[in-house]
Amino acid sequence: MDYEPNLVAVGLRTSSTMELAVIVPNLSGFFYDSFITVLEEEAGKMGYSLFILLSCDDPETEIINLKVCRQRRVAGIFACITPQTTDLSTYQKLLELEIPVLFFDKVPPGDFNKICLADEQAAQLSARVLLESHRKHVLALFGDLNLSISSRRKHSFVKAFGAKADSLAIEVATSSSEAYEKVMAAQRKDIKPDAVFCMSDEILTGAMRAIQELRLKIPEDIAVLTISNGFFPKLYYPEITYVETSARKLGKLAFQRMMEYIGGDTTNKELMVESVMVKGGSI
Amino acid sequence: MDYEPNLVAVGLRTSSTMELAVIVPNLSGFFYDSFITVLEEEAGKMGYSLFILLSCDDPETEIINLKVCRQRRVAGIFACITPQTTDLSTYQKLLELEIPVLFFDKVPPGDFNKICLADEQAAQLSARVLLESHRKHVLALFGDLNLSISSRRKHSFVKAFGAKADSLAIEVATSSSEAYEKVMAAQRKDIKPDAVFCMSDEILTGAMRAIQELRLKIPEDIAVLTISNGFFPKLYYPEITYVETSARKLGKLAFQRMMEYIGGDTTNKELMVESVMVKGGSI
DNA sequence: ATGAAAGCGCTAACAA
DNA sequence: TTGTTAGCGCTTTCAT
Repeated sequence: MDYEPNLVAVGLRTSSTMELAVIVPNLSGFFYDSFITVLEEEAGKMGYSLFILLSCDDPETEIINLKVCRQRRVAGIFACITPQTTDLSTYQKLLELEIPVLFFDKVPPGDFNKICLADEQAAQLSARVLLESHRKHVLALFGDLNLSISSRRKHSFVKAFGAKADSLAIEVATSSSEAYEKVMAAQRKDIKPDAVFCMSDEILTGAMRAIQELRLKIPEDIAVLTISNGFFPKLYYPEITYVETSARKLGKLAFQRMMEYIGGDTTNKELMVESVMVKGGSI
Repeated sequence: MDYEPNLVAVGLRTSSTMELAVIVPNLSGFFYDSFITVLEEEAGKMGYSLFILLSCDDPETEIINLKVCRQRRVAGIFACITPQTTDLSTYQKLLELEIPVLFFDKVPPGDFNKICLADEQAAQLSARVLLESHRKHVLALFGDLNLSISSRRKHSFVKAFGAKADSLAIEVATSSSEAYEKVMAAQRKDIKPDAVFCMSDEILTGAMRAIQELRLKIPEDIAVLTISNGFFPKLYYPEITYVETSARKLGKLAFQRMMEYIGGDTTNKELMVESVMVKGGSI
């Protein structure tokens, strides 16, 4: 016939819904879309379906999303916390109810299961690439230093420059347009940078708008290096050299860890995704 | 206490899961991500949760996704069909089972509920903008003409050019890199285009890579106009003028229609989202 | 081996 | 009003 099992009934009976939830701040192109794509692909193969919940970087929405997860008795939660998340009691509660929570990308301090990008290593690798290019005046742009991702990257980056740190001008840009402004401002100074380092795609897009507007030649007038998921660097000519922080790898690892956890290994682990350099023509 | 209702049990009892599914080809195009973002926001407000299913433009995956929807007894499906989808019987079956199916963006022919972008109007508006710019040689790039979206846009575009169609060079580019090639090729010819029209973001990114490589000045050497959701045009300097096909508006309308349908209005309607021109500095 | 029955947590219908 | 009960569609246990 054309009978199809009712998974709602199965879920009730077996108290296993085969549904996973992912909480992300947004979907808009920089990173989480890739992460979720992998999750959905892997989940589908294993018979799981994926709920998507947006926090919009708002802790209240985050709490509401967690409530939904609980009411729906999801089999597991992939959570990226908001920058303002300090109260982890809702997450604790979920864990007590034996709903697996796997933090990824933006993770809280403390003893939890976490899957992160190797920020220190990515920043260090970036610094090394810049040092080897022998540029004299490097403008380095970092995001909001209140975010641990930014401060960690900056710290490792500066440290890796070591004695050559005097060739470095550090600036903070919390948005694409701020990055644009910083690059424009730097070009109005006496000593103009001959290299710019962007710690994220968002910053890269702003910096590149300025570079296009100033009609600077890459890499002759200015070298460009960024940390990226890999999409934006390919939009420009020449393609921008980047240190890859792969959302896909992060997703693969997160899903794998979730399966392990559901399979019984509920110890807390902190996993990292290492970065590699992808050569373009910008440095 | 801290009792939370079990929505799985509720779903079984009331045969209303309060779960919606959305089937999209991908998340990484700066279009479906916006669409889904709106859907999730609206769904959350109404107590619905959203499953995300990726078809990867593969009809077989599409069928599997529909099976999942059926087994999970979802309350409704937002579906963007693949270019190769011809067999609609699975969708028909779902409708017979009284699971609402709302087609959006890429929709099949026939009597269904559909929410579309006003392709004809967008193409017409684009043509008008180009005509008013009085450019002599317009290179117009369209996607795969097997897709109705491409053929409809092309047809309306050419029609709107009317007698001035001799100033038009039409090319097809089925990918970003093909668009790049077409622009490079056009510049090697005797008569070089002084304007380029891109029917989508994907084509724009390819065309812009060529323009950057050739170091053409926008709009002096070459004018640029695109049809877009609005993200990519802002990456360049000057910002690219575009005819907006808004994924957010599409999402809002789709969700609203879904609620109407679930509320009892199951007649088949075909709704359109009109486009507006957003002025950048590229034409 | 095959079949009957209990029950997952809820809601809706009915009885008191 | 409040309380009881049947049953949504399955899985699992227990009896045949």
